[in-house]
Amino acid sequence: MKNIIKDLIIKSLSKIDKSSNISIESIEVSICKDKKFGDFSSNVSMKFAHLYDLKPRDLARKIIHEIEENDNILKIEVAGPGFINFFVSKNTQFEIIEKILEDKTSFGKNKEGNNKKILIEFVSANPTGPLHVGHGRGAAFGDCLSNILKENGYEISKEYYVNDAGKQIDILTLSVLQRYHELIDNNYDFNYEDLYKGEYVWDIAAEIHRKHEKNFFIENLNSMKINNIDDYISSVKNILSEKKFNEVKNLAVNFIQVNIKKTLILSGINFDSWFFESSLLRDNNLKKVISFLSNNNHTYEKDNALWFKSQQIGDEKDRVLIKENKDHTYLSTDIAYHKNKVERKFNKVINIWGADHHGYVPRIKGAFNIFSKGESDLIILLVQFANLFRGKDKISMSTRSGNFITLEQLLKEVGKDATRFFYIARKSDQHMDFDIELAKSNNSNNPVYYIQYAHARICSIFKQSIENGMQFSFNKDYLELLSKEEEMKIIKKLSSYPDIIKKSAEKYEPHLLTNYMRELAQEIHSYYNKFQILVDDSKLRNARLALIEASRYVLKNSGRIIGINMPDKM
RNA sequence: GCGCCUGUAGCUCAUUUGGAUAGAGCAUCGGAUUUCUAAUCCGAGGGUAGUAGGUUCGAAUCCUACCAGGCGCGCCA
Repeated sequence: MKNIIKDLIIKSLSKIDKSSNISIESIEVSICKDKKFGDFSSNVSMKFAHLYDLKPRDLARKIIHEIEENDNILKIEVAGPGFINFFVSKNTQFEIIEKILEDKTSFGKNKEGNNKKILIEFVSANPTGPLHVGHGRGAAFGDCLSNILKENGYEISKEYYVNDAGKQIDILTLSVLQRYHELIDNNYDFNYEDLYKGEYVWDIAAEIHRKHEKNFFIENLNSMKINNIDDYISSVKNILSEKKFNEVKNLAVNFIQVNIKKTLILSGINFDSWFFESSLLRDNNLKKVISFLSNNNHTYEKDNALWFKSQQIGDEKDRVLIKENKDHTYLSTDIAYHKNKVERKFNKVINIWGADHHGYVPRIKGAFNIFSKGESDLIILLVQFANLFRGKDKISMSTRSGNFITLEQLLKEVGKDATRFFYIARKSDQHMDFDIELAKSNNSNNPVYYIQYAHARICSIFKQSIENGMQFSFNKDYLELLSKEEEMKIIKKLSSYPDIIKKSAEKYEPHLLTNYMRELAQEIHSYYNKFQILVDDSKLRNARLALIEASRYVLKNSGRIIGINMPDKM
């Protein structure tokens, strides 16, 4: 209907001025929230009045004067500063119910994406410990966004980048070895502060001890002089041998990764691919990328280090790629990773990062553009941290000390549905407070139960209808019996669902969908309380059943996208 | 100090890419179950949109300054 109106406006405009070159994309038509302004409204006359050298209201009048007759439109008015308001016939509005009942679970899908390929990378937490609640928001956001983009006809690949190389992993390995030695001989107690101290480190050490016994034991580790963590790492590597150190490393990383995957599955998230940082270091991959940059004049040498000319591609300053000690920096592998992303020929690449990485955005975007040469877009979406509350009490966390709530604990305590819903119910770039008590509560305070209850209620009515021998049978001719204000409100809400799907994809904002679900649920509850659905008049009854059945599909579909269950019974 | 993000009701947040009278929930107060699930509904109060300017038909939204908060500014990852 929106498109029909846009078309009418364009035609009218070209009648007023044959040379008009206003495109259909620039015509805005929106669904009115207040019914006194009609069903649809457009601001074209205010937007373009200056082009015609007219006052907005005068242009609006002209547009209306020239507009073609259309059976769907009852009347058109000029209002306020120059809005053109369209009043649509009821039968036209009822069409949406028919469409939903036809499309069922595919209602809302569109082909905007045109099967374009998108790589979306998210979570990508270092495998140095279990996922904690801080990772949860990015995880839920990335997964919901993926679902939304799929709904819009994009082909999505979800990827997790595993930082399985580098210093943090060495520190993890060392932490595990430390606990391992303590397990074997409790005289070993070298509490070095940089090491990971979470419970899970004990678990890994215990497993290694169980499987490999004293295979990695170093007799005099206790007496080793420790100046700094780097020396410590290299000494242990030397004594134990690089091979054995790597063996422990692999065992540790693998252990944690299994744990992370488990947590993600509990969150309802499946990744299509896992990309290992270590794969970038094999076969001289990284070297090739760096020589490519050097050959194309993107690097220079200074102070015995190799620098990336990141300033000329939008960064605040230049950055080091190869350190004085010949180690590569984190940035190097990240650039190599993004080169790889470009080579995989996606139409668009999306990264979801914690907001604390925002300073990192220009250099990666810059590097990406060097490789993609404009053939692909990199979009980096930042997700702010969530503060965790238990009622009024803020739960503070420190990661290194191991004193944090894991995502798994949260999922077990709150449940997958509420966890996902709460994480994405706010704009991602907005700080948010996550109240565990609220998410757990099963009363009206909790929007998840509120929405699910609306769905369950509808199911319950259908169950009742069957028990009472009032089986639903759809006949579109009965729909005109829907005349109550509440009914028309719900119809209007249902009509706007496809727009919400489209918009939440365009803006990368899943929270639009959670807001929508809440609003729809509210209208359903109000309607339910005010009117009897299962009335004796079978025509009216079937019309009402059609309305709530359509609502049910929309709830079900949006629930599928958000990743929350819509129960038939509660 | 420099850069990025944010500031909306007592609290948590929306506001359909600049639209019409800024809306929900919680909390507070008052009401509704002989009727399809009260995990629900109906009603009331509550606002100088951080402050001050600017841009235009029109600003919570865009620009500038200031105030307040978060984050980032390593040859760390």
